[in-house]
Amino acid sequence: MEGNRRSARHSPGNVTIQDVAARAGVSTATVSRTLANPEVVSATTRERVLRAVEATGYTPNVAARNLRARRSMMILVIVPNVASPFIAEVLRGIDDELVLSGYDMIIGNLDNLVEREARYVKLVQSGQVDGVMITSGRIPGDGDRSMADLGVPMAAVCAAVPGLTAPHVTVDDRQASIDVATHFLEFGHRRFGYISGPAGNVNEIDRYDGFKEGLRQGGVGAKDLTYWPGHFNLRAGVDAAEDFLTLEAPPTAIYAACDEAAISFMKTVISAGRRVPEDVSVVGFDGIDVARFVRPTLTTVHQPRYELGRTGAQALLKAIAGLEVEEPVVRLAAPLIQGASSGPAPV
Amino acid sequence: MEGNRRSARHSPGNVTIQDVAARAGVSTATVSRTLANPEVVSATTRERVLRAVEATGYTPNVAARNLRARRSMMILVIVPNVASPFIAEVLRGIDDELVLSGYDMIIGNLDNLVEREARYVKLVQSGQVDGVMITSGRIPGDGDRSMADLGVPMAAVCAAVPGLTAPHVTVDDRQASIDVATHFLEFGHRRFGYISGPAGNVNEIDRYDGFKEGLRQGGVGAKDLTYWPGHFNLRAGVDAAEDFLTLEAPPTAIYAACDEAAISFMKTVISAGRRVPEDVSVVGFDGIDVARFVRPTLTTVHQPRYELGRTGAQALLKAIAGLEVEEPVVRLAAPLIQGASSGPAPV
DNA sequence: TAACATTATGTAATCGATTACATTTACACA
DNA sequence: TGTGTAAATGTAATCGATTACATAATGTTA
Repeated sequence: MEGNRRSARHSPGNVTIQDVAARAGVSTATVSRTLANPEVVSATTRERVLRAVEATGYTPNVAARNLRARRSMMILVIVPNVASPFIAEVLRGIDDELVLSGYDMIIGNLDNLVEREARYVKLVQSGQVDGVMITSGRIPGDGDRSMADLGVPMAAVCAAVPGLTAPHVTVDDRQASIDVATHFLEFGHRRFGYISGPAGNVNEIDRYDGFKEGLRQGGVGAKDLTYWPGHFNLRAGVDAAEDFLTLEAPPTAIYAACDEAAISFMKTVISAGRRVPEDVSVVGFDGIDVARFVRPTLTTVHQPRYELGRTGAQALLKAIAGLEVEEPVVRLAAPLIQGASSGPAPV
Repeated sequence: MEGNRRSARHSPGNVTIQDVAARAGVSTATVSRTLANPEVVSATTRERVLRAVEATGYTPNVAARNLRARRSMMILVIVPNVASPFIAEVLRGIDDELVLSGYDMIIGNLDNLVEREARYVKLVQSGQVDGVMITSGRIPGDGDRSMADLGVPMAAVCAAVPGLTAPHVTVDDRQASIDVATHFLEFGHRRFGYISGPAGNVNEIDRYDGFKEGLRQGGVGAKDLTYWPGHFNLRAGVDAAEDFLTLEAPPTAIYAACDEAAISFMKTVISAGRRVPEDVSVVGFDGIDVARFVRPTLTTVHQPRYELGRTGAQALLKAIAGLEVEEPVVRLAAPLIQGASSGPAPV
């Protein structure tokens, strides 16, 4: 004997299919069938079983069902940082899609720390999730194993993950960044600054490359581009601004790899007496909501965040269902939204 | 026969404790013991089992373990809206605490829709989570059942949930709002505006009540307080501002129930030619990161968001462990952070 | 009405790990 | 060498739902 079943645990565990079967005077198989395939049981039995279900308040135990069915109805969503306003809206899109198919979402928050990946590799390996959604731009791993080797269905959003042969839904960071460069060049700018995202991040690489490429097409070389290292956060803009303010002949056009950095850059240089966009133009990336409510309104590359999440989740669900994903790589449009933070170069 | 075990599913499910036992030439019980209580098996056997585990790459199936143990090591976190910058930081705190005890987090996103609660009542009832963290200010229910009747351990953060007898970790919204009123009164303001959160929300109620109370203490009555309905979002500030701009003798001090509304209010009235704080003072609530980077810097009630999450998670873990929670209600300090958006009343 | 096809239900194996209890083995001491 | 105790391992029940297969009940047709 291992202790009384009706003790300890909270109510959900209390009423089992056995209880319902006993009460209805049928076998557990019949109860199960009544709930899963009502049409195969006779009307009278069905009636009786449903009444017993009602009376007992029975809800199937999901651990048992999942053990049998070898699935969990859970999706692991790997995010670089839950606290980022960019990712939050992506999560909404993912969740809205998953709920339609009855899946729930486990958040794997890396907090920008690679060593946190190991925890989620283990989670996947122990069979706790049916699929993995990657928003972090890299395949999680733990020293030896990579999550890709575990054979679990995956999909990536927001960033093209190197080496991952799974559906991708992203924007074209590179092309969008070329557009930013063009935007600046059309306004006559000749000296540029770039506030970087985290080193090695695929989005960062594409954005920086694209920006350099766009400038190069306009005849601008490396010596007219100041690079400030940073991360996808507010701090990056402050750091860059502090350096910017010390320069003799500062850039007149600044491209930040994320809106937060652009916003904090603007704030810092304006507080120091510079004018945006008269003295310096600023463009961000992401199109977070608040970008429309800073002064001046931020010019930014608008990512369709909700759609990215939603479309990515659709792809993942297809992969889980074993369907061929007809479009393994989807690139959504990321238009440059003109705000008031960018304009003609000072004369 | 139900089909070959080695087929279909992805690798995690493939290698079971049986395989390890067979390879090591012992029983499954011994394998299990080696992993759970290494000291009870002999050194030689332990060695042999561990080698077999290594060779096969065995990871225990969590569904099976949970079924047996009657637990899931999952916590459901109910959030009103994943995309809110306020909640994101709370989630970080919760997650950081949970990870220490080996729990993972399922996000129950309500998207501010009451009807979405039913889904999570079901999730809890089916025994899929060991505890519930509520950040939405109300006990989720679905018509007849309330989640509180399910007997699952719960805790609430960010908002005191009416009718919930479970640990709470919040700030004192009411007192903080009295402080805001006092702040305005000391600056000589006599006409006030309040941008509301969602009707019925407990935080909203406390904030509005506190503000009115603070004003009353300063001899200000209802006729000098303009109320604008809204939600915890950017839209609310725009709507309020549009009405504000039509007023003959507009308030000179505006209190917004959330930072987003405060920020968008400022932006809108400044764009219309008003000056902040010379013409109108603005104070927000929450202390989201970006509040320090708008112009003027926002004066706001700073909630210790990360700490709220972290402390709340601690309380929940204690409740799950069956420990008495010595402090069922914890109120963290929420200081008013003076920014540049509030100042003396215009003369 | 006998023979057979349908339909409805029950029995028991199964998913994979854990653990109470039973059994075996090793070792100490008389 | 026999007995008793401790240590190590094995056997099988258990968690709760699902489902292949077996069996029983009902209906149909010649």
